[in-house]
Amino acid sequence: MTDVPKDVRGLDHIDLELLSLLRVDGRMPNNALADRVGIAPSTCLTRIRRLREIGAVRGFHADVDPAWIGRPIQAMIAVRIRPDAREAIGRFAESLAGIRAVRDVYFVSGSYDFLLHVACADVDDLRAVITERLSGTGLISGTETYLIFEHRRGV
Amino acid sequence: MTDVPKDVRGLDHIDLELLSLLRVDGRMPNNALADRVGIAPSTCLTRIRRLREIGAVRGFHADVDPAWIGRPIQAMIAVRIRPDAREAIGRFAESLAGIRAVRDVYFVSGSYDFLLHVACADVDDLRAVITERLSGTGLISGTETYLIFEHRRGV
DNA sequence: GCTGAAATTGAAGAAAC
DNA sequence: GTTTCTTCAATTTCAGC
Repeated sequence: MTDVPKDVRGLDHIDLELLSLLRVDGRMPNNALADRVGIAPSTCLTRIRRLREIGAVRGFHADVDPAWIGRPIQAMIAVRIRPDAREAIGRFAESLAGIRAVRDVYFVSGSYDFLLHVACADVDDLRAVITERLSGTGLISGTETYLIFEHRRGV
Repeated sequence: MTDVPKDVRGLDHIDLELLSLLRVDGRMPNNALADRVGIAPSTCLTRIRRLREIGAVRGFHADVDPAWIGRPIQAMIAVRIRPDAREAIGRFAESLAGIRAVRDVYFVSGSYDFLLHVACADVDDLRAVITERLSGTGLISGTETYLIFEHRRGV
């Protein structure tokens, strides 16, 4: 049920293996990658380029511990938009990505409209984000804040 | 309020710049990095190695679109542990990371105990995760599922 | 600590199979 | 798609500052 599929949207099992390897180590050298999946380095190179072009790989990022960049307080903030402010949702959503504390924006359906993963310098900073940047806009009908103790990546 | 601090836990502004650059592009070559922050490539190398050793950089990962690996259905599942099962929380948490659908586990405080970011093949798969892997354990007193329409990374 | 030069290694493209 | 070859760029080490 939760296994890796054999073939997806034109990607063969080698592509899927490459994606899996790069998800674990985004800096694995092309040579090593080619070796691991059993193809030639040049072929591996063109495959990875293709994976980037089609959008299967959206980018490569360092996983930086927020605590080390002065943002030890993390939270997930569930945000509900006022029913009469739905048309402003687009611009508002854009503005969210501009808040430095925001690490992820999830557009969801459920009892809230957005989930924001934020990393803040301290509790005052977190409160400022919620009261000034969210509630302060007048577009929000409710928020719920989950303080994050720990965040683990999956396999 | 949400600005980058000048100095944090022994990291100077150059370290913070490096972290910022690598967060955006985890594959930026060492030469380019050194150039951008105004230090020699060899110095840059030792700094980045140190950033990894101290844990400021936890790793480098490709950002793979779940839809391309056969998991187009994403959700955030809020999970509440039964009060009388708190001591089993550790082993349960470990088992979560082993579920292939799970991309992130957030340990939180609030009206739930965990938030799970999952990516599933289809709605049946999602239901299986919730009913079999979560509720089915008998450790859970409640879940709430937010279907994710879109996920954007912050700056 | 940082630098600059030297050596090693990897990336990327071309040609032929 | 693979292999080999070739060129160029990046990584890494190290003596010296």
